Amino acid sequence: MSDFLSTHGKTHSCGALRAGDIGARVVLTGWVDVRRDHGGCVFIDLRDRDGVTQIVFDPQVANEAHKLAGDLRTEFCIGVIGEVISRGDNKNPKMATGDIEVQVDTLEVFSRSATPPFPIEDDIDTNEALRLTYRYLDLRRPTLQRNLRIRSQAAQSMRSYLNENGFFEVETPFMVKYTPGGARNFVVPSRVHPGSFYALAESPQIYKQLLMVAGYERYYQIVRCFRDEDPRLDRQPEFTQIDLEMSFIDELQLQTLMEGMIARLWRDVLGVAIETPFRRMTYARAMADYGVDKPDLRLDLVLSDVTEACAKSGFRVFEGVIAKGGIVKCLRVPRGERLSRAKLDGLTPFAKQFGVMGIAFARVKADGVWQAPFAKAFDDQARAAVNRIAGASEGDVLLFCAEKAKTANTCMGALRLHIGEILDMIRKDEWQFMWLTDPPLFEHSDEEGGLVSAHHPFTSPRVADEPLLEDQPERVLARAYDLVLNGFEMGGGSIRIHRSDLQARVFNVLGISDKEAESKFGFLLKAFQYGPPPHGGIAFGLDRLAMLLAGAHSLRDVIAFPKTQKASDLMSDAPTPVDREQLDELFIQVKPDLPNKS
RNA sequence: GGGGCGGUAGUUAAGUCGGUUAUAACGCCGGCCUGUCACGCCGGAGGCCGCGGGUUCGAGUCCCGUCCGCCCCGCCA
Repeated sequence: MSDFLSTHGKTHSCGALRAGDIGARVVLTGWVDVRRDHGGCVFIDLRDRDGVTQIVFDPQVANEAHKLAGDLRTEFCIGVIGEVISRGDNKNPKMATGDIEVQVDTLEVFSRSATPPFPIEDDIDTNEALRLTYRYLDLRRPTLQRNLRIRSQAAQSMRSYLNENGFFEVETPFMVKYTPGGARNFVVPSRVHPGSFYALAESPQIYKQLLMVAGYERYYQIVRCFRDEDPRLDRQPEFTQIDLEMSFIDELQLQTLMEGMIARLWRDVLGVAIETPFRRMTYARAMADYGVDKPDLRLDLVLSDVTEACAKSGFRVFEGVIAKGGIVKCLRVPRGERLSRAKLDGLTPFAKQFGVMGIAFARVKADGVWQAPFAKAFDDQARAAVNRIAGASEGDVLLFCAEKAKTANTCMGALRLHIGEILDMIRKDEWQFMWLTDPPLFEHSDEEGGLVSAHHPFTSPRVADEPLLEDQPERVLARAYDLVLNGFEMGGGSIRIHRSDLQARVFNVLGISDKEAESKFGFLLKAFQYGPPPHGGIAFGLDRLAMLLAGAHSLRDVIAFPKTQKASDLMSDAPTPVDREQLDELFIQVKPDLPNKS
């Protein structure tokens, strides 16, 4: 290899050259995207992270370079020197650089490439597993390069905003004390302390609160968090948060500041003006109208609870569910003729994945009469009541789900989106931000039987609800809030408890004894004996923000090296067993009856 | 832990009721071609049908198991 790069520095990116550059002598570097060899001229589309430029090898201009160019293949990494010339009558309006081409006289092949296992182009329908195995090739695709650029811009935008608003960035430990409860932790064995483990932080929660105690007042961190739960389309075992905490604020002040950050983010990255303040919606309202705590407001369909109206409807299926404490949820779909019988029948398999028996449906005819398999069994007055609650009128289709409240809400919330999708009712061009407020402080746990924190045990109850803590804890609402965008939870946070008497009462409700509290969070409680300020915070999912900003459909499309749904890395093959010697050093024994890993 | 879908050439897919030599497109290799940009033309190579068992005279196809990927439920304080 010659000293090509030392002699000739790269002058332009492959997306830069325009008609105004004609006549310039340029040096380009990049990868061979496409080769078109005409026997005479050889055309190469040269690609780098900024775009594609056509370069041409003309034997009459540079015979040596032309001969070399005949051996070029897809994904060879090359550098070229040549003159920018006009394409004359052969302009390509589809390319940003389509007015010009570079007539090459010197070609340097930096490295050859094996034939890639899949084409490096957008909109290819390639097996996800193959793409992840060759992630570095997948990352060459323009869309992924654009996505990661957006992600970088997003982080930059938020950093700037927070810096300008008096926050400063502090790093907190990844290797932290193991505290069971909440998300499963990844654990890290300690060699120095055999038999003991660190946990990888699921969030910097406790540390950022300690920074408030320490008087730092406004902290932020763009930080990796780890949770050993099953990944999803919008969930990865390691993910990145914009984590922040503030002292001497209330929820409105914090939310207002965050709205500024988000509006700035959308302006910086997309050039889009976002209206503030954002809409507020209580948790109770969201669950009632949308069945989820992250409603997608780009879709106008709403659910209604028709349990009471159905309780004495004469329809045994509904009555039976209600008698067992279940609810009946109804979705009204206007212009129901769009839902053919075939489409309606298709809803049942969709619904079954949520563990429901099925979806009942009724077409609303003149005078509110129903056309439905169960119409005869349904009391007239009950039907009128359902129609009124759901706001039904002639031409609508009503969809019903009778189940336990949680199941019915999950199913109908998803069904609402599904209907919106198949009837193309979701306004895809909108950014529907909202704050979800006033969630319950506690929820029932099936596993532990009693109450657990809905958020985390340091979340403050609403002041007005404090008297209910001991007697009606399930009615206590939290000073917590989620930022929701287009049906995704973008972030969540709360005002924290800073009074130890209140903290003790919350632990008491949770059934956490003094001893247990001491062993789990003793260092935080001790810190709170030394003048903790009132404080609160929030954390945003950078991956999810980037996903929506980029218009990507999966978190994997905005993470450079993501993991699969089984949390493995197909490229490196992690996780893998480790050497016997290392395990011995850690005093760890692997159970002999592990399922085989091929 | 559970449900659904998928795995056939390098890639994306087709493969009927179980039946002869497993198709196609793109890619790849060779040749030709003075302006292409989805270049074109001619020729060629390429297969453990995910893996293991079973049924059968015969399995890509049917059955059981298993691995991997995707989507979802549970889970995600």
